[in-house]
Amino acid sequence: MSSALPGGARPEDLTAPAKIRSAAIAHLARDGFQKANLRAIAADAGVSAGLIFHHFGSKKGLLTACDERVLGVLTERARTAGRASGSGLHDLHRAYVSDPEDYRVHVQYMARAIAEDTPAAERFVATLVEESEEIFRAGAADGSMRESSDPRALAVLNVLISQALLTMPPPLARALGAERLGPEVLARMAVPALELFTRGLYTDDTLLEAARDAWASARPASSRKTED
Amino acid sequence: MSSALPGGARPEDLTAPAKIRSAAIAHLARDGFQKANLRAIAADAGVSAGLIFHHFGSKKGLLTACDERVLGVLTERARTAGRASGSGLHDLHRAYVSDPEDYRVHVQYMARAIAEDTPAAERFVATLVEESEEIFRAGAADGSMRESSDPRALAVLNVLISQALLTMPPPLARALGAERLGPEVLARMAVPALELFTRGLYTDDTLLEAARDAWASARPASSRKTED
DNA sequence: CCCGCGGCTGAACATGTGGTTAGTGTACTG
DNA sequence: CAGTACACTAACCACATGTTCAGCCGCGGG
Repeated sequence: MSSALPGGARPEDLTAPAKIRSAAIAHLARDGFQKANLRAIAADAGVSAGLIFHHFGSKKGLLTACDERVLGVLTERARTAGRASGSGLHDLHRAYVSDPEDYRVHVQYMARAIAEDTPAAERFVATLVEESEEIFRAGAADGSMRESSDPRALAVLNVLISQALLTMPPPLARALGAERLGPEVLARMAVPALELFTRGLYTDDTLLEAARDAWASARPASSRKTED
Repeated sequence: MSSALPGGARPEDLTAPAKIRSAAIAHLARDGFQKANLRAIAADAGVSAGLIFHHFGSKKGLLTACDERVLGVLTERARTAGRASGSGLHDLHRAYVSDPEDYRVHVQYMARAIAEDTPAAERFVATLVEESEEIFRAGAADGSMRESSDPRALAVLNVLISQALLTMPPPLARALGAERLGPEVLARMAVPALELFTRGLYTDDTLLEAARDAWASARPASSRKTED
């Protein structure tokens, strides 16, 4: 519940805007922007609904404040413990499993923001894709990863997969016998995911070649650059 | 052209319930269940809002009817042109790119249903996961795919990735220079995806081993505390 | 020609939600 | 101590949306 409390502060110690923002981030992460209910957020924060407007002006204003907050926390976290370990995928997993509730909420929030095309979504994906692409280029350079014909698209794919895994909808989690997504499900899913990422799945190139042909012929002539 | 019209019928020829259902499927695929607006659906179908209740009883009833319809169409389509080609991933891609608008709407609908945990979502994922797992087992048996340590989890991963690709949110599509998801974006994404699926990405096993250890130590019995 | 019946409409109703505002208490300031 | 400023609340409003309902319209049967 308490998201991103600085120091050892408990919710009662925070200022009202901070309490509202924390509660709002939790609600937005769980329900998305449109379904989120301002009165429920206010109740969770222990204040009245009117106070939200007193401090944030509107629901949109609150959303923007939360966007800013989550973006800041996430990029901060990425900067400190960030790219030391290698892949963004693996990174996200480990952080998700090991970190406190906090991180889960923020990642969920980010996924919601991207799914609903929030103003901050652009910056979220820009950061994520940029960082992924950088990692892939570096990995290819130092030999720890295979060269990709389209690092940018690979980066987008990586972000997509990471996000999908971290926000796995309950029906899919139930297909694994769990009630919903949790550390256990994620740990289990990480195995085939990493198997895929280290050994691949197909033993021949036919599908890959088909995809390359499809892309080559589907691509408009204007955007042609150096081919793979 | 429009969604699931039998024969060459145009919308004006359909019965009112069918028109409503078609319009509803389109709206539900685009907006999800909770955001979908009955008056807008009615307007699109060229009828009054009241008629929806006359025929379907409630919004939920309409949802159920749409679920049934989409499930039927999708399984039908899967049965006819289904598993002949190989991978569910590749399959979905090709169908998406080649098929008329129709298919896109139905896939989007399914993704929405799963994301929102609709009653029909269970059956959707059951079908998809079952089919994927079957394909992977068969592929491993005939040597066209590598053996997986957890075919079930791999199947779930495959469904997850396919769904994520087919419902890529606009911000991620924009990271590739496109306005939103379309055949071109999908064709481009298919290349690194298939590269990943045939060659893998990492050149060593360290991350894979780490994931295996994590999973092995994270699954003692059934319900264990999430912290370790 | 009238009757009735079922598809269908349009307006009304109920509820929930974003947004506003008047007023209250409180803490700081002169 | 008086006053002011500000955080805060409760009641209220406007509006969207699911839902209901009384009735209209067109058509087939007496």
